[in-house]
Amino acid sequence: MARPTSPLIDRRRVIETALRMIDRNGIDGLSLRDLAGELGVNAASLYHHFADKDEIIDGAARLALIEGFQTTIDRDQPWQEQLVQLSLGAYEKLREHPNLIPLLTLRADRRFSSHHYVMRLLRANGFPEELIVAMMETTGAYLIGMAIRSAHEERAVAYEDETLVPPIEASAIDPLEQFEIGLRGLIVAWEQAVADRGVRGRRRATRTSQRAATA
Amino acid sequence: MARPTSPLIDRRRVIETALRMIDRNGIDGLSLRDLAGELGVNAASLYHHFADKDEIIDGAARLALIEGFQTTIDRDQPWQEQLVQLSLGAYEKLREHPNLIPLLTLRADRRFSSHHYVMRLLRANGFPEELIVAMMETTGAYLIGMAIRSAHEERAVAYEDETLVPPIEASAIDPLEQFEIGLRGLIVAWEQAVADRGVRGRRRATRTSQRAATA
DNA sequence: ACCTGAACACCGTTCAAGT
DNA sequence: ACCTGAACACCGTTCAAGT
Repeated sequence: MARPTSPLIDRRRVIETALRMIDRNGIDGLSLRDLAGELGVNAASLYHHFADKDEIIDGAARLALIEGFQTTIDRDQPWQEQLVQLSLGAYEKLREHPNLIPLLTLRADRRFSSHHYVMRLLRANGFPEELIVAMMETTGAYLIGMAIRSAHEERAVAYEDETLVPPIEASAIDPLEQFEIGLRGLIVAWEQAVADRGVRGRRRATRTSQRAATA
Repeated sequence: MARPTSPLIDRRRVIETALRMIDRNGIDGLSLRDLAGELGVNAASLYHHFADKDEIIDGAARLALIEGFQTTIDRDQPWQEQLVQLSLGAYEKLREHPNLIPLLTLRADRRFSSHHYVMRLLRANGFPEELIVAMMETTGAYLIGMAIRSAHEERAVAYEDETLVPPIEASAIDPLEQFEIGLRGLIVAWEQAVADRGVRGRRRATRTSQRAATA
């Protein structure tokens, strides 16, 4: 067989299949020969549609985390509540695709489409420009860290760790509630930092007076 | 050449070399043939000292994150300060070995030797047993998430992301200060949660009264 | 233009053979 | 017991050859 009248390979179908296989076997478990096999096609053929394996994996991540991310938020709510809502949505989405998580540690993230919305939101609410990035970094880091943690728990049975580490006790607290408690703590901390900065800004004369102001 | 009078391969030296190579080229960049080459030995020989590649990588991670983790803490300080101090130390250690970070997302963590100390610390300070795990999960997740984020920044130049993502603005805030602000927010949040739980415990009669109590 | 089979240069790992 | 070279079963990727 050679060139058919209509292409055998559809980018979209490749990516969807790849995502399904990654969800099942993890990223390291995905081989292009397997993927091609599932599609009834030769592995080499994939290179006519994608530059390399990374582009396929990247497509799968986008499909899951961007296209697949729909959270209706109430824009009349205060920004803190909107941020909580968006983060909870993202957290749950990541929990659906735990095998994608290692990607977030390798490539640049800010994958969630809500990233820019949150930036505008903070800006509109008088959050000082210089702290917006710093704050979003911490909430984003918390999100990813918690997603990683959550993925571990679900696989804890498989790993059979050293005896040093006791089996994870049932946390006695709902995972989403746990997530939210910490997240709100972060938000409050940055609101406080903004307030402190305001005070400090007016007294930036000496280093000693700064310390006094924040104490 | 065959069996020498004294072994050619020393576990410790293998692990140290592996760590150095991982720090330089990342985990995926480490091949057993390269490692063996650096040690002046055949790759197959490594299998007389390690079960597989994972055991070597694991050893490197332990060497860096456990043996290499020394933070002097003041045990007279309140537990919150001790936790901040330990976390800052761990955060800096992870920043020294950014290439080890992907490991934390794959294997069980709690690698830092301070883990058990913190548990005892919280317990000794009357932190309710059921919330200790939940709290430490969030601070640990925050630590790892922030370490990942920090590793990204150092490599941001190399990646050359899509134009959508603007170059990371100079954060205008010291990374360690940023880390600490968020961490303290998490701690405060859990202290608050403990307090709330106390109230709720005494009024667990109806769901509606619970909502009222926490509001 | 699109797909194929074969090949290339790598892996981690195994194993019979050497001393 | 410890080390070796060769081999095995995999990779991702390239490429001439087919239509």
